[in-house]
Amino acid sequence: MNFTERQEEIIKVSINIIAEKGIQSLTIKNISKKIGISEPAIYRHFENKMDILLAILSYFKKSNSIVFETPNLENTNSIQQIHSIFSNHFQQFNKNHALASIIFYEDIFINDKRLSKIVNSIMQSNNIVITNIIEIGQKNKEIRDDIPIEQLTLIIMGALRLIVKKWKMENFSFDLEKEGKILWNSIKIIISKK
Amino acid sequence: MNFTERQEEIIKVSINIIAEKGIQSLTIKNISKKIGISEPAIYRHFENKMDILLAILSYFKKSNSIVFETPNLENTNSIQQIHSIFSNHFQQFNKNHALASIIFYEDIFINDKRLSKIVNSIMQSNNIVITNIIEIGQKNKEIRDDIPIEQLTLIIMGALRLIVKKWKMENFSFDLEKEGKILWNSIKIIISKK
Amino acid sequence: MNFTERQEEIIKVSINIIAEKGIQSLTIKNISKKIGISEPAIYRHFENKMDILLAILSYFKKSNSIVFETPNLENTNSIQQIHSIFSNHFQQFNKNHALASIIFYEDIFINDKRLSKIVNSIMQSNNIVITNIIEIGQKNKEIRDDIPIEQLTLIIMGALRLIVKKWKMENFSFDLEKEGKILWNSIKIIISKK
Amino acid sequence: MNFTERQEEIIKVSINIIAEKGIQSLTIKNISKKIGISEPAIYRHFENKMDILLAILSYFKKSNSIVFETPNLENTNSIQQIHSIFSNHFQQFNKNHALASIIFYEDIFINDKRLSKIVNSIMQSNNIVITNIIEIGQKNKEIRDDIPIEQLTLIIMGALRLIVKKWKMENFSFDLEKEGKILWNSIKIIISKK
DNA sequence: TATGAATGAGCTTTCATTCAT
DNA sequence: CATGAATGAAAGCTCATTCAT
Repeated sequence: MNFTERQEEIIKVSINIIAEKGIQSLTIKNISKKIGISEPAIYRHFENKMDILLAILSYFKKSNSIVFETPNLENTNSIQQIHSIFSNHFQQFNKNHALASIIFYEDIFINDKRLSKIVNSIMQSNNIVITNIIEIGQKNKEIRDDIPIEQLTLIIMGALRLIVKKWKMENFSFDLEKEGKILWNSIKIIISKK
Repeated sequence: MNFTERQEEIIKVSINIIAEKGIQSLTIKNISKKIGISEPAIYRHFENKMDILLAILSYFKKSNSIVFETPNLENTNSIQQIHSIFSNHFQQFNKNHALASIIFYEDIFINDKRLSKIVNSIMQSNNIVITNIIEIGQKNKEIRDDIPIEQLTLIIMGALRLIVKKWKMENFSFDLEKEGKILWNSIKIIISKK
Repeated sequence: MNFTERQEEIIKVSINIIAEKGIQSLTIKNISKKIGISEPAIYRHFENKMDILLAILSYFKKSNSIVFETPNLENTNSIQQIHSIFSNHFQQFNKNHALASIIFYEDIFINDKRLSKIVNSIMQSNNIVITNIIEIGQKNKEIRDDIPIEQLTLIIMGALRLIVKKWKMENFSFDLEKEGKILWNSIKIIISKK
Repeated sequence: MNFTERQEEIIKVSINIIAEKGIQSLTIKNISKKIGISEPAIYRHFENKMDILLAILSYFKKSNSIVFETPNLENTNSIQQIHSIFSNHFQQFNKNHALASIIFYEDIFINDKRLSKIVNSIMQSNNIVITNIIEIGQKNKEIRDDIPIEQLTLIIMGALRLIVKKWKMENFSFDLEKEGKILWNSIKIIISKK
């Protein structure tokens, strides 16, 4: 899980390629061209293409855990915790547009069972984090309890994902953190207990 | 826009391939193998692969308009109209799992500008439909107006998209129409004016 | 087991390449170059390189059975039968130098278990044919019985193989059928019962 | 001709690789992996791959001369001399299975003229040794003279080679020295003058 | 309307080899 | 004496597409 500098470079370049042109463009040639080395040179750093894809997923996992497992989660209330997840996402994506472009496009990895399994597990663990926060929030009377936990999770994550997708489709032309704040305010109103 | 029988077969088979194995597996060979004809035979029905992709998008457009432009929209109130869009979606997807698998995966068409333009336009027009309904709903005091139209649209569409994605990732193992109804009830509570 | 014209052409060209330059030179490029078609064209006729190698072996098997299972075997005595195997070999090889060059070089196929298994089975079945003839010959008092069957088989086949190898190493410069006859006369003297 | 320890290691490992998986598997990578050093390290000891192959052949030459030029040859009679060549072979091969596997597979070196020339010369010089012994043996009335020298040589060497090949193809599962003795007894009976 | 045969371009990967360290 | 990083060339194979039939 600890990558060398070159390996990280390959991972980042690969994510960029997928973000810009789709996985169909993720070829060893394109990766090596973008880095400025020869194709065989890639194989000094990854045994094969599958290993590059696995490395991308492990990179996702890491960047995902940064967002979902922020250290201050325990000290705050549920609403604040979800807020923190929201704004962490937007901060991360603002720093790394390519990541934003593909992190929710799990279907990129559909053509291999090994890959899609990892993708599924990431998605599920995220779900559990949000679900747990909401559950506590409902018990603490912070979050409305007339709507089931699962539905609230779906609504929150669905909106988060869709705004990121729009941002990408509009070529990152709006300020994600600003628009994200507006979205959060709406979500907060909706989920808060009156 | 009017496809022959063979053309429709090719489109459907193509959607199935993408749904099951990703676009990387959408090759002329795979299409022809699944249909049971030779590769050159495909070229009797579509000039080239791009035309197949365009046909898939036009198929999306059609199936999309069925969902978004149901004739009875005008006679009902805003909440009912959105409900109708919801349940139409789920009905359509239940009939056609492959369609459900890829219709929201706009990134499939990212590697070509012509394709991604069409995808964008479909997405935008859907947005406008929902936005218009909500606007009227707010004016009619059916839909809460403490939350901006755009945010409500985002929340509704985000939840709809995410439940379909989950359904697919869980191999269509739950009853989408039933779960969709539960989701809708939650959405209705959230967006309705008190 | 029934090959098309092109398939047979590929098999023969492949045998030639191996005979002239060794298996290391048996590349799809070399095959296609020698035939005068493009590399991908080869794949219309054989799924992959392994299938070409398997086809070569099946060609060996056929040409082997011509030699070992000549129809007139049953009507003659043991010495005549072995003679017939000898001269059939030399006739075949004279017609097809490339075949002579590689048919006894079982090690060509060493790097794959599937291939080496077939090679082994061919070799064993040949052994059995000779062994059976000798056994009958000993019973009929045609062939000397002071030397065990297995040793006689070894001596006969070893000499046959070695003369073919020499012929090849000397670039087919001597008359195999003539030299073969001389060898046979010596073998006959050696194995015949006094 | 005098190799360093590392060079000898490379030669032996190379012979092992060829014996086990064929020349196609004799790559610098495989050699270095089996020794446990890096690929460039090989080039510290041999200028290039060809030099490794030449070294293998010179190793063959040496092990060949041990067998064919045993010091005691001159003191004994012809039959004993051939016997000595026989049993020396089997002893050597019993010590070194890999050597047994490839020493008679001259075709390994077919793809390069320089190599195949050396192979030819080794083979020829062996032939001459046997031929000379037989010639003397015939003059001394030890060896039968109703069969030409060349044919006797062919029969002796052919049997020797074939039993080694069989031993290898049966995964060294029988006792070569024991079976070799049986074969020798038969050969002795056959070639001895009555 | 369909196919068998073919192809140029491109894919992932491996090869022998080099070079700076 | 050894290695990590690199490379041009070539391996086996697949791609979309064409063409004669």
